[in-house]
Amino acid sequence: MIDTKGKILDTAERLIGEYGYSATSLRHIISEAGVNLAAIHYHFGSKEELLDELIVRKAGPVNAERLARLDRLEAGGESPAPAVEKVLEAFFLPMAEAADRDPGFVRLMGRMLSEGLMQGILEKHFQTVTGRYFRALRRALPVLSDEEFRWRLHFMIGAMAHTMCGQPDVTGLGGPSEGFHSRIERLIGFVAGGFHAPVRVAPGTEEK
Amino acid sequence: MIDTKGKILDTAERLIGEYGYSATSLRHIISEAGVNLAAIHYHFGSKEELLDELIVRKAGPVNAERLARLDRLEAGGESPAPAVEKVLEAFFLPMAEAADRDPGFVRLMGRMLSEGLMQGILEKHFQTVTGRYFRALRRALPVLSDEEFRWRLHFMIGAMAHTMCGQPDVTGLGGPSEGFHSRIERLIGFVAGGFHAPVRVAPGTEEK
DNA sequence: GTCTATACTGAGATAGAC
DNA sequence: GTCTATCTCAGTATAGAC
Repeated sequence: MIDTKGKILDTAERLIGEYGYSATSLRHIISEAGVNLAAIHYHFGSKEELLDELIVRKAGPVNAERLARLDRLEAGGESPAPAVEKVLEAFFLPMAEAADRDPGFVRLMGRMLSEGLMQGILEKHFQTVTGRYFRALRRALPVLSDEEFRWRLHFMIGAMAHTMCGQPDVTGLGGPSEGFHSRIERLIGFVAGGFHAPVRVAPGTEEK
Repeated sequence: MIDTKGKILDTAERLIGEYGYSATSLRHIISEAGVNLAAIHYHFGSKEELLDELIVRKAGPVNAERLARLDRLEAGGESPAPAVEKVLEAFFLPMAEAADRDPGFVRLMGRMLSEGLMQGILEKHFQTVTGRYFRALRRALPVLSDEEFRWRLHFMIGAMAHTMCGQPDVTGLGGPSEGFHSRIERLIGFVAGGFHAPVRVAPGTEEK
């Protein structure tokens, strides 16, 4: 057909978003897309590289928007540094907006994160963004030690990843699911509170 | 040999802790344990049920300690309710203590969480513990709406899962890894700050 | 350059002999 | 309880048709 590569990408995006990466076999993708098995390896090289292209396609615009917002924030030239909340908004809101435009976005990214398949891909495509935001947040929180700050960033990423993965069904209460946007607003509030929390571990008490 | 089942469990625990669940094949386990492939299916039924038994063996004592601590906390009969920080300590510290006693604990549980394989197992074996802690935290935070509270619990679980998975290497700075105990102390502080944070979303503004 | 047909290796699972 | 043989399905590699 005309665009084999495009059909593979679209079908893979839909199926992986629905069933997850591991549960979606290449043979399932090709049968729905109406292409040959080897075409995947011709165009992408491997299943993992196909995933990589999907992620880039989805996350690329979001990361661009994140950098643009941080540019504007830092161009303000505020004397101390942009406040934690402002930096968090610039980081998280582009994700929420992408989710509003494209309902498949959260499904796919959440699947990836929940299956723990993004370690390598994250480092490859997100390090520019995370590096700049890391430094911006660091400047907003000069009182924290390096070690404490790094861990709080780690906690934030964990909360974010889990939030993209699914509903909070731990309790079995269920309830109606709300929009992704307000979910992100809640996350920003929670994370900001975490960053501003008093430190429990005295600098000298650290082990190792 | 004498205890085929035990040898399978020990070997699987070691290999999965080292390489992860997906990357550890049953054939790898049997070759190291010196047993037959079919023995795994005879004793456990499937690879997933083998994992289930490993989790129970590791997490069972931790969950028992969690319930005991919550009992003591609630037996205090404090008029309002145990403070958020106290409840969080009762929940998280048994995990830290288990990690100190058994270095393999965090490795295995972290692997499980990072590979997203614990959804079903979590619900099966953790729901008693999480249910009771859910209610204890809810009593300590009466000002939050149901929806807001549920999401903050969700964020906490995400931060916890990510914390057990590994080091905060997002920044590429590395640095010496510290003990698990102080890592948990940092997590408690962060999460407590998150729970106490002011709510960003006005109750009427929620979507859907 | 693109795509098809087919074969290879390794995974988890299972039936049946001992 | 244990072991052999075998099944199905996965991702991958390659030879060759257009």
